[in-house]
Amino acid sequence: MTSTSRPRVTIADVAREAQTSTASVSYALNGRPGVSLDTRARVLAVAARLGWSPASAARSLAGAGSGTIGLVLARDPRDLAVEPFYMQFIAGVEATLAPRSMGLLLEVAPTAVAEVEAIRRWHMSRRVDGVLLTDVIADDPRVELVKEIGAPAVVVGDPSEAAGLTSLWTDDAAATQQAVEHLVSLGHRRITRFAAPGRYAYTVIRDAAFESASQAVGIEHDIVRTDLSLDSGADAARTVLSVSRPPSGLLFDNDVMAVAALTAAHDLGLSVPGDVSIVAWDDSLLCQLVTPSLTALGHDVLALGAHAARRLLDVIDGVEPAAFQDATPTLRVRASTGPAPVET
Amino acid sequence: MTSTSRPRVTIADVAREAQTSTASVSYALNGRPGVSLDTRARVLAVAARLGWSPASAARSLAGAGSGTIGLVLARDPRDLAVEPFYMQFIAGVEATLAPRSMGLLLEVAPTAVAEVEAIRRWHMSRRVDGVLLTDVIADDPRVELVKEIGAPAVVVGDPSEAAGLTSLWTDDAAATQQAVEHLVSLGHRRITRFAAPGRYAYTVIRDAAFESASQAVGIEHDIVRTDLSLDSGADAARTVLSVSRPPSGLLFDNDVMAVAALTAAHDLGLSVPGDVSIVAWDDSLLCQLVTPSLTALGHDVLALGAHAARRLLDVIDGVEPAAFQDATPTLRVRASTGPAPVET
DNA sequence: GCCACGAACTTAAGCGCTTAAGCTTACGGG
DNA sequence: CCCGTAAGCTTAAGCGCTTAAGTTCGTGGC
Repeated sequence: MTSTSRPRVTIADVAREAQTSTASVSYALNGRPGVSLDTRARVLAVAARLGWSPASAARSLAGAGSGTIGLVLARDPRDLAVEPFYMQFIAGVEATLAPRSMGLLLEVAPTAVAEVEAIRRWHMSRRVDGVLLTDVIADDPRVELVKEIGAPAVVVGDPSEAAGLTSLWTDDAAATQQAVEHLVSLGHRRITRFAAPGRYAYTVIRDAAFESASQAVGIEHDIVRTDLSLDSGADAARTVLSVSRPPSGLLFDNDVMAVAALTAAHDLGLSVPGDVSIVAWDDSLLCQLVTPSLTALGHDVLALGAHAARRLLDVIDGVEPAAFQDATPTLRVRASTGPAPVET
Repeated sequence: MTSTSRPRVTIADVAREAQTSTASVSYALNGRPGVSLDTRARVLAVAARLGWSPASAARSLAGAGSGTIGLVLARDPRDLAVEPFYMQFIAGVEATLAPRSMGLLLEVAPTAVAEVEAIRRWHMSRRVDGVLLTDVIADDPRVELVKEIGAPAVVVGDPSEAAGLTSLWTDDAAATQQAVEHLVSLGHRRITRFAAPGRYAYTVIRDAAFESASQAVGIEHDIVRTDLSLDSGADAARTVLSVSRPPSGLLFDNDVMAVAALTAAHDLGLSVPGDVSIVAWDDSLLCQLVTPSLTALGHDVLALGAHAARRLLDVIDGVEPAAFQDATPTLRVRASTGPAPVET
């Protein structure tokens, strides 16, 4: 007994029931002037009674926006499960969107080409009013695309990569400095940074901040390149810790590698933080649950997402592009960092 | 020098350039008969050259679907970061959708009411062609809504809660039995299950399977109710392990609680798996990274999402409702389970 | 050589909104 | 008492597609 498709209720139905024209219904619903209080109330009551929502297709065809913003996740699907970042970010974006009855259109694009295509298609077919760009790389093709086609966009990343688009950045340099100073204050004189691939804008920024913070206090420092994966972190940590005079402070560009290093240190018979101290970027539940718990640089990703969405809505409304700064990540000190071992 | 909004290219532009009518362009684009090979090729070439994508609003107004399916995540935003499930599931859904150029509309609804409203609004305004329902509970209001308004939907959960809608289920009973048998084969004779709230359909199913599997082999067994949170798991584990003759096998309904139990056991001076063996549901990176790594019941969530989306597209295409079974979770044995301690 | 037929193509009628423009009506100032 | 004005409301013209219905034309059967 499938309930056969009930008749669609349209603006005309509401107009008829409320004894007025469709134009008045439209004006009333959108809170525009030109309708008496009486009529407005009557329209809203009828609309509620009939459970009418304007067909978004008709609305956007007629000139209103689509009421949707787009987000493309350019990561391998398998990696997404590992990264709590996106889910948090999405939740934040939604927190801004939901009260305005706007929607979030998602696409998981396996390749950069697919990602650019998705954005182009979305914009050309007017499915979205604007897009959010994360994980921006140097000379990002997406940035060029949105500039070319004139799609409203917000770059979540450093302004240097945003090519004049509105951007939202966090001060990774300051955060990096914090982490270095934390280790130095514990007496560490030899530290190594395990960095993300150089194509990410933030890598370059963190690298530079790491260099200058280390030089400022005159300690030995080194940077090892990784690909952020578990294995890459474990391998790099093992290599670095196996030399004759290994560093006593390790700084990782994400949480997964830091956890891998924990295991690597354990396997090499080194104690954390007795022999080696470990700091992670991207604080997460993982950092809290491992033993010892990890000292980490973290920030409120939920707030970041909400902030990014707000800026995008501004851009859609025609606000001029600008660079905005979000809160600086803070160091959450836990059990994985401690006084440097005494030099033998 | 903002490039002023370039002229929108429409089907009429393509028709003019290709020296044909808009109808032919439409037929050509949608691969319908009634167009010669020659014309079809010409149209597609022009469309490509002009970079034209049909306006989705116009298309869906004219009767085609919206080319979008909806997914509402009914969890507290803070919890979402903890649950790798959703991100994986979404990635799987996308794997099905992307090749068909379909979109995924997301909403994070903090409350059940907001969730039902979101679905109703989506369907009424025809923003989505169908919806995916996860985390289904007994007498779920969403299931009732979807039946009432006749929205195409797929329930990811047990058919018993799907009220005749198409559903996609995994055999949690068989998986539970596997876990119990694994512990029994290691000599455990007293096991406790730390269960999710009873409102979830799967809880009831797992409870029953746990009971019958335990009774079948005649071992002592007990079920403790939790709320799946870290704290709730830690508290429950502490309580259960503090009695005079504690169970030697613990089975948790998610990974987070199992990790919490690891810490609780450690704090009580119990070794894992020497004194107590631990098994988790929801295998994740977390299970692999903690020490000792956790034996867990896991399944391919990416595949589940892809499967669910496929079924939903079928339902949208008018295929009759049915219950489909996805792969049964498998037990991934790691370091947290071992031979039962010798009874003193 | 004529006609019926089907393939290829075009015309035009919506789909359900928004909004500019036109129309009423009531009202107050000159 | 007349008219300009403005508030309230309606009419109707799109927005860019899809598709039923109509038109044209080449082809083959008789």
